[in-house]
Amino acid sequence: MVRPKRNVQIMDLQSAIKETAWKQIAEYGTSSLSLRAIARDLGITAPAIYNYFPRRDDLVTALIIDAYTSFGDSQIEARDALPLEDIIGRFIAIGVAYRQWALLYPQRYQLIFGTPIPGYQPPLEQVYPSGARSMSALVSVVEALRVKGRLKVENFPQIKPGFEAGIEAWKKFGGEVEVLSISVSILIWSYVHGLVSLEISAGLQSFGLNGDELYMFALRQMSKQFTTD
Amino acid sequence: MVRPKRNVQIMDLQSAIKETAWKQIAEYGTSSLSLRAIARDLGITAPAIYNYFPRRDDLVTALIIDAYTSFGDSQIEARDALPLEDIIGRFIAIGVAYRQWALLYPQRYQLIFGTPIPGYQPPLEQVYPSGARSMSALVSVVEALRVKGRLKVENFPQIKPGFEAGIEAWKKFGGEVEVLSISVSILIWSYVHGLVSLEISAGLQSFGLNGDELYMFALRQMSKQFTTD
DNA sequence: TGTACATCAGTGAACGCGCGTTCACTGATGTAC
DNA sequence: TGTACATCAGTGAACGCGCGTTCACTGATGTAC
Repeated sequence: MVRPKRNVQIMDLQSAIKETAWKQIAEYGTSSLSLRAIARDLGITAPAIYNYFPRRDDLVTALIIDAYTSFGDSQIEARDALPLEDIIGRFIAIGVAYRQWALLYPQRYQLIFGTPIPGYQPPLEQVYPSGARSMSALVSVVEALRVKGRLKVENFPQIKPGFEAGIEAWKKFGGEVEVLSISVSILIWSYVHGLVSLEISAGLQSFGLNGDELYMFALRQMSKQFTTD
Repeated sequence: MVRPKRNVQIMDLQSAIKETAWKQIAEYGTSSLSLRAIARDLGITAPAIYNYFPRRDDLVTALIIDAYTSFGDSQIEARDALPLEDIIGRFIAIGVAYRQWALLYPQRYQLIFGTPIPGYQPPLEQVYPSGARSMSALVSVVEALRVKGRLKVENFPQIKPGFEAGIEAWKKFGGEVEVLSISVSILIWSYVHGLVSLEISAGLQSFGLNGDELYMFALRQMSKQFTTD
């Protein structure tokens, strides 16, 4: 029951380590994350890191949770900037925020939605809450459409039975929702993810495509496609 | 002017190396590709590989080109299995073949469309032809729609001028085409890529979604969305 | 206020590992005469 | 047919490198009396 000053210092180096990790990920990519390189950059020795992250994977997990939290914050903020009734506006705002965050932090985006780090298995029970929360903004908007009867889903594939447990786990972190809204959200998410991930790993520009406009076109197309009224 | 038997042996070990590389990529993922591990698996010593691939990157390049070629073959085959006039049928067939190939060879898919291998820069002049060819099936179908006046692209974002060189390069390997068809193809491709890459790196099943049905729903949705008649 | 003691963040050396690449070599294969 | 020679795919040892992780330690900080 001692450490009043110590705690401060712990926080400092702990976040300094994560900051440096992000810097290196931004520079060299997700898969060359190295404790020794981080220590070198911070001017400390590698074993010092073990006081804060007992294993390399613990650092990676912390980074992933931070990324999900930052991403989720921006999603929820974008949604809540518009009134509850403006569902389409909220949908577009979320979509725009999604791409903006991804372009701002392409390496964080890769870390959470791209190819996983080789040899790293995320501890789901730790990561799931922040991951689910980050998707809850979109899901809540789709659910709002459904509640109002404005979700256009003729012929949408039937959900297979037997996944009630997964849905319940979702609700715990993502809010009350019908399973259909989750499914539609996943489809929309995959469209968005495709556009954004291709834009990040280059390709669009080389044919004179304007990322902003193409993305807005796609968002509007989706909002028309999945809604009635 | 000697080696009649030698050539055969060269072919054998060369393709044996690539085969083993694929096996290891399938098992441990794209980024843990190692010459030494390949040699170990083949029962030869690591330097022997240098007779066939002067540097590690040359092997990676060869793998990428092989993957594009295999993928492109399946795309073109799918398209050509239906008559020229059945444009929508061809579109759906290409889409189905895209996902089938990706699910059959998820690691090859990751290698060409996913996160690149860290530290590896593909030599574009070598890779571009097979890459462009692999996309030419989709582009040719979209172009066929455009020629018939059946491409629905109201408000489709204007292509920025100054990219004629890129388009010309494309035409060399992908066939004669209007730039608009390329742009629309890229948008469609990104939707498909999002769905397929999310399905590969898991996620869909955990909410009871049936990959087959969701994908067919998406393909049909797209074909309606981008065509008139 | 002063001293003996406990804490514990960070150090420095060392471990065992796998990697890509180089180098001089060997020994089977095939050629020339 | 027999011998001397050239070729060259594959070997084995070695290089320098960076990695994650362990371990006994040190020395500043703060506590107890």
